[in-house]
Amino acid sequence: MTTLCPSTQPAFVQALSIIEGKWKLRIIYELACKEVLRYGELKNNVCEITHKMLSSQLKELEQDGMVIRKEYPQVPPKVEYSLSDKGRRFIPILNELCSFGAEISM
Amino acid sequence: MTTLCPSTQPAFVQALSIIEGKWKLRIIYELACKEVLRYGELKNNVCEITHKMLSSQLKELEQDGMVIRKEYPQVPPKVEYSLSDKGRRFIPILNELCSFGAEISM
DNA sequence: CTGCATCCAGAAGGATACTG
DNA sequence: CAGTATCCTTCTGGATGCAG
Repeated sequence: MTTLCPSTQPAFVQALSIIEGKWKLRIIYELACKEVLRYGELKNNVCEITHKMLSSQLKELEQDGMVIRKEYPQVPPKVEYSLSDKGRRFIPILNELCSFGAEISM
Repeated sequence: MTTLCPSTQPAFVQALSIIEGKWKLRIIYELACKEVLRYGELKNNVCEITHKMLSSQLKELEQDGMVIRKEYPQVPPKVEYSLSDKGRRFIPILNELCSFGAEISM
């Protein structure tokens, strides 16, 4: 495949709207690797991300239906995040990105 | 495929470093559709992008080896942009993004 | 532990003018 | 036509502190 069909543009823009945001792809990647992660684990795994960005980006991903937030009524609180079905449909893109990254590193 | 191998992270981060920037994916997408575009055509196709953003993002893509800039010594000037070999290796990712966008629109 | 509120620096973005 | 430069406004992102 060397070109794209221009008619795909609406779908493309739609997809972009979900991953726009500096940290979205990193968060989705981590959840794709580990399936379920607590808030603090995400914070540690996504290096350099700040508190504020993690919570705001997670909230957007949740609103977009990409991520599922499961809260346990405990003290201290425990919240687990995982990819939704929709979020898992994104995994092939992550695989392609990894392949691309590996190719250009050689 | 339901999970990712964590060892892919370096490649993943490498790939992200190239597409970070609000307009990079849009620009690459247009060049993947049309193969060759003049500066003004890109400006028209990537809706909403400003003069300033287009030139700066194109310069970064060129420095990253994703895009080839061909300048014709004419008056008035003519400059054509196209994807490099490296840039064309990115096309599978665009296809996956389009598929994803199409799926979630249904 | 998880998440929100606040303040602030820096980046993004718009408009305009200028050059070869 | 294809940029660069400048000024200004808006908004994103970072640091910190507070709360349940």
